[in-house]
Amino acid sequence: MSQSSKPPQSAPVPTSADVARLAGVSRATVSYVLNNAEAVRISEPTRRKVRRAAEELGYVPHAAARSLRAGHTRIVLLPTSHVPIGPLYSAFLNELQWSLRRLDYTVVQYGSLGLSGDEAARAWAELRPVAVISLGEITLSAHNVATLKRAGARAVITMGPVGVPGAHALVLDQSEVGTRAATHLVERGHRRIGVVVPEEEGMELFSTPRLEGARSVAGAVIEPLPMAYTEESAAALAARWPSLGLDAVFAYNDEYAMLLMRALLDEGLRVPEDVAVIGADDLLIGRLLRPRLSTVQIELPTGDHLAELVDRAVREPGEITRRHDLISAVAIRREST
Amino acid sequence: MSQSSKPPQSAPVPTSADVARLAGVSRATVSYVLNNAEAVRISEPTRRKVRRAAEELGYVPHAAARSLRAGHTRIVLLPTSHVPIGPLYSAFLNELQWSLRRLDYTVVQYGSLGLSGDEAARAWAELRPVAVISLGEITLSAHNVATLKRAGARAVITMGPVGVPGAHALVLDQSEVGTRAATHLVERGHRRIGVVVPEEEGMELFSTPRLEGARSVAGAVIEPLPMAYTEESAAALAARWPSLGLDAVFAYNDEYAMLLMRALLDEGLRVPEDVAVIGADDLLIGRLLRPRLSTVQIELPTGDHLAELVDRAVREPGEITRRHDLISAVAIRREST
DNA sequence: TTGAAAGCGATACCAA
DNA sequence: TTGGTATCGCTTTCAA
Repeated sequence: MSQSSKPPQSAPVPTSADVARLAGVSRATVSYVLNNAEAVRISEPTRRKVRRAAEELGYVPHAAARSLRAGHTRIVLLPTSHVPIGPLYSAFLNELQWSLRRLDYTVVQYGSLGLSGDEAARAWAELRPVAVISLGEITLSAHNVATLKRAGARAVITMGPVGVPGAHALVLDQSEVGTRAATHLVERGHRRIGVVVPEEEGMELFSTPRLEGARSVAGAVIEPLPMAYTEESAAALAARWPSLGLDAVFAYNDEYAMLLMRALLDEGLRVPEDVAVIGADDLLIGRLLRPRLSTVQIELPTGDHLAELVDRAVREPGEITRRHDLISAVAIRREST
Repeated sequence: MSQSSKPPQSAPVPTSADVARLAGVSRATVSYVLNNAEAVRISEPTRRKVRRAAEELGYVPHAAARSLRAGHTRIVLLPTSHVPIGPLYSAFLNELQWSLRRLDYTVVQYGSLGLSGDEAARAWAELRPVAVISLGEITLSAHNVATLKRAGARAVITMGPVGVPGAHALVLDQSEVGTRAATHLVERGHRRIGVVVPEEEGMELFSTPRLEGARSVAGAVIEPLPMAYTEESAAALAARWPSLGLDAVFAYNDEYAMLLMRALLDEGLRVPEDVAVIGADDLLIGRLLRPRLSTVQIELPTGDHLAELVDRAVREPGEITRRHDLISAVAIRREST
């Protein structure tokens, strides 16, 4: 919301004053009618006049003016992710938005591509959101959280492997995913386990804890395997597979798993006899390949749940900095392990 | 941005007046310094004082106040889609956002799930965006476009099979995709062609023109096939396949194509001998199945291109209601046809 | 039941 | 070079 340049209004935007003039009443009355003010009684004829005038002019209130006057907004800011999001996460986001709107919040997704934590926090703070839900798209520092709080944010919710001081943390511990995957593989007799680490930027926030989670499993020897989401990269990795001496792989998620499994099969390796493959996120497409892909299924919190948490944080003055464990992960065996 | 409730500020948010007080100057001077006003010369010591004070208080300007004063915003409103978006579209959106930010616009994605066209247009108009880019998430009427324009939107860009009066139309003609797919199949000797129509809500905007495009191809007999994005639905469709008497299918996109092809193979049918399968969107996963999936590749406009179009529409008073054909589609043969 | 007017925060004109 | 001040659109207290 910067200004600088000078696009002049072609036709002036109708204001409440215009409505008042047309209806032959005062601006106060217009406000009362249009906001269904309970505290004050307006005669039915007047109400109708005002509504008709507003209709006729196509009047729409100015959100900025309103929130300036009110001293606060009902904006919940949701940073947009920069990477394609799967159906799972997408459904969660939809539910969250829907629930928040039901609670009378305005959900604004703010694209923060290419912004640092500092820049992003400032840009967000300018909008004076009442809450910010940062699901890992940007890494927020304690200082950033402070900036947002100082700008009136009553809840700053972060989701990630580690809580940020001052923020309401939802410890969605991705390491649990890695732990489940590695445990599953170890239980099935595998020891030397590769863990795919996406080379794409911006995925460290998920890939690092998943790797660490796998590392934490006793009895497993973990080998990180950088790989990009391209057929070439997968083929290259598959080509040097025999030299790696691994008997299983946790491939970050189902998409990378499918890519790698395809390349391994094309290389003449047998799955799961020569190498067991497990993904994560339980995508539908994982069931379409043969052998069917084993996976780690993640239970996201319901959007409703998170929305209510936000709402509570907004209205309660007392800080609820409790940590909520909202993830549960479970390995599902299909045919690739 | 509604208000109603009453969350009282715990600590008051610092304003430019606070900065002025701390720096021992007037608010005007603060504004000049912080906005690097060219028209006015401020001494270096004063500048430093002001900057230090702003820093110390953690001052962040209030976007609402600023745009109220300015009489316009630099907000570009981008309705959020309600369905999971593929990597293709996701990359396009990222590029668009990035390009718009480079042009100094604030990109706000607005979730409009469950809102009618009228409700959505009103809600958007309250934010007084300078431009709206509706890529088909919500069907806008001419009246809705008028509402937005009256609220100061200088560009309303719609993308869909048909232009909306008053809006800048980007005729991204999805029917071309259907045409290419059916043509490809006909050229390879198929006549009786099924066209998968997703049962999921909100996809009509794409699925209908794709179906119609296929229908327009001479020499093809088209059979619409409703199907949901589940294994069960695909299996049910595959089970009654022999009774349909079809020798090819255009499966809406690669994801539905993969699902259906898997089910057809499991049913004992041979692809492409018994039935040819073609998808659309050229997703990477389409190459992982065997046989490899033929597809229709779509060229989306670059985000940069669209961003510049928006920028031009915003600064030019004259309406550019030219229609821009921004799609090109081409069939790619792999192994499934 | 309705109206007049103050004030939210930032900017830019006009004076000093 | 800096400061005072009117203004943007809206809500709400206080009076009438």
